[in-house]
Amino acid sequence: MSRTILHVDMDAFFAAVELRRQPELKGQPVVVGGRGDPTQRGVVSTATYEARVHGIHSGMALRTAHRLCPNAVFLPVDFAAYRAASTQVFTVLDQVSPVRQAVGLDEAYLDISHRPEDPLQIGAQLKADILSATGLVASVGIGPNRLLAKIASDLEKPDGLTLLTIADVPEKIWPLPVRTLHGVGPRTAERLAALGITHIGQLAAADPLELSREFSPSHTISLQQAARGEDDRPVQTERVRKSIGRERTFQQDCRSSGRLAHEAEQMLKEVHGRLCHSGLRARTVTVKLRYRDFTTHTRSQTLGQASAEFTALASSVHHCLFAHTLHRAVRLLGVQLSGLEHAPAEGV
DNA sequence: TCTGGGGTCCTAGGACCC
DNA sequence: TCTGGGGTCCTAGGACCC
Repeated sequence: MSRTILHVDMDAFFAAVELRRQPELKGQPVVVGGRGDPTQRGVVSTATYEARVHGIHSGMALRTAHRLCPNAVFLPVDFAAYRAASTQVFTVLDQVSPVRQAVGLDEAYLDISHRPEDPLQIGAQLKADILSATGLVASVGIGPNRLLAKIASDLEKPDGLTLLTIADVPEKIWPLPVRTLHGVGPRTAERLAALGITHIGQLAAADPLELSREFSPSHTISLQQAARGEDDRPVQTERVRKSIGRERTFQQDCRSSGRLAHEAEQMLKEVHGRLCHSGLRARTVTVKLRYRDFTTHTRSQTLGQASAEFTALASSVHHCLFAHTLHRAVRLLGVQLSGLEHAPAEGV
């Protein structure tokens, strides 16, 4: 049973939405992130390609981005606007295939195995339809699985349209750095480099016994499957939410346990609102603290039964918060609810 | 004053039960 | 006196993704 998977990835999505409403910024380096103030704590969400040539990329501190390109235009993140634009894009995607998996606001996988047309034709038409419906540019990758479709969409960004087959893997995928593989982050790349593996071809050719000295058996297998371009994950049309949370980095590290308790309660109020709105209950409460040195600690408490009662959840939040040793300045505070279940229907 | 905020998945040890 | 496994739940932490 062979599949054809199409991966759509909007180019510099947040920045593109900003340029759509402020066309006079076109051609300038634009950085979207945080509150749009490069003197404050915050990171780059998206930068235009004009900003990227200065070395700016997502995840970078706004201050660093500002240092690299002082002339860049810094804009605050406006999720409501990006959500609205995302809805426009997904409306177009829905016409291509009902088997669709959203990844964040600006990416999606579509299973187009059932469509008889030339996949490249479908991709070209989709890009044109997205542009005419939204004014936004997408890159499209097509492959026999999600892994290769995703890599393909990245190969000719921006405005790319690329098809990869399994036969292309040795020539087109093996020369790429291991970081290209979805699931290989900075830490795994570092551990691979320590084994002399920097490129995907080397990972594919590596001795599994050698690899399993550094990685767990299942991790070893999945890494080498990815390196061979193999992936059998289906396009998942619906996913069940596993947790709801809120976290916040203080502009200045917080040293007051009273303030932490107050902030934690405010966060819980918001999270509790979302919990109730979704008709859910939570069984586990987690409080996360990050310190100045970026060490992060979590404390959790699991209730006897799932609850949507604010007072019960709040008492767990307090319990978790004070199980932490509060003697250091806190950089980030987080409150998370997990073990979610649907609240029983009324009258039962 | 490098490093946000929303998540998912995996691992691993200890408790507890059969 | 010595010594099982398997399964599940809870907790903490790590890696990764957009």
